[in-house]
Amino acid sequence: MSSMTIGKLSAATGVKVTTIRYYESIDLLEEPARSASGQRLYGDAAVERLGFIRHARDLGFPVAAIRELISLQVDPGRDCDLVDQIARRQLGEVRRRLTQLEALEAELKRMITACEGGKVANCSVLAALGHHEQCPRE
Amino acid sequence: MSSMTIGKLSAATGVKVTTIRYYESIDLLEEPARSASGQRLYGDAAVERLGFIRHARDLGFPVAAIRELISLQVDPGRDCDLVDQIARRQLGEVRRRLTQLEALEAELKRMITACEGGKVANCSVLAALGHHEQCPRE
DNA sequence: TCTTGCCTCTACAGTTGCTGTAGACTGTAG
DNA sequence: CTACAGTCTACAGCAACTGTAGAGGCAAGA
Repeated sequence: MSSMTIGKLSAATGVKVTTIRYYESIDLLEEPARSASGQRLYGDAAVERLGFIRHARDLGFPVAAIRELISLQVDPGRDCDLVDQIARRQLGEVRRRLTQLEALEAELKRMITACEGGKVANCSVLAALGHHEQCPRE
Repeated sequence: MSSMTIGKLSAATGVKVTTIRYYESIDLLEEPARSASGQRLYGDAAVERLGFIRHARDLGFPVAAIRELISLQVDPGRDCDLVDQIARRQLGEVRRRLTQLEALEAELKRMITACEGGKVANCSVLAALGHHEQCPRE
């Protein structure tokens, strides 16, 4: 199967058809060959490339970073310091978001356990949202 | 003190001027009074309301949920089951993102420790991104 | 062969939650 | 009086897609 339509590529990689065309439009994927009737035809290299992109996106790398990584891949003689840097930057970003989310989880949990039914008038969730400076435990 | 311009409100709540106007445009904030020359004038209630919105946004509540919460606040006689529901939904969402991020952190860490300098040609980060099927993920 | 029904094409609008810009007016301190 | 910061409206742009319309393509069944 050295040549497949966009639908097959989509099935092979788990990336939606529209998203594949979008990636092409932002030059993340290069323009594929076309059939006589104008349909896109992809080879195995496209599966590789798109799988790479998808994995990186799943890891939260922004498209700009992926573009950088691809350009590094194209030139394999260079040191991989830059690759390392990009990955570390991404790890930092992930950790930052983790810390933030953990705080949110704690506060939401506290808010919910404090809300034991009753009327909106004295709902602790709304109270907590209103008064950020303290935690109204009452 | 009971009347302030948009800049003061911004300073008082930490929400940017443009964002305040945006909230007004999507009917999250009601239209304020205006001075003779057309400048927005806010009272203390606006500080409260905007503080509430800001805190909820910080907690990751989508605007739609905040709109719901506000409409509940306006009608304090109702049961707070719905408030509770919204908060629980949000907690679920936060936990889902937490789990995902933890997996990402683990994989990035693994990728980075495996990368010990050298050339791009054998960089383990790029390899890890390329060979997605071998990555213990999700 | 015709028809059915999914696949693909292009082009463009919509999504979420803002941010930035242009060009004009207003309010205030020195 | 003159700077200069603040405010006004209206619209464009950002990320990273998703969805839509309307047209044409392709393989299999009746």
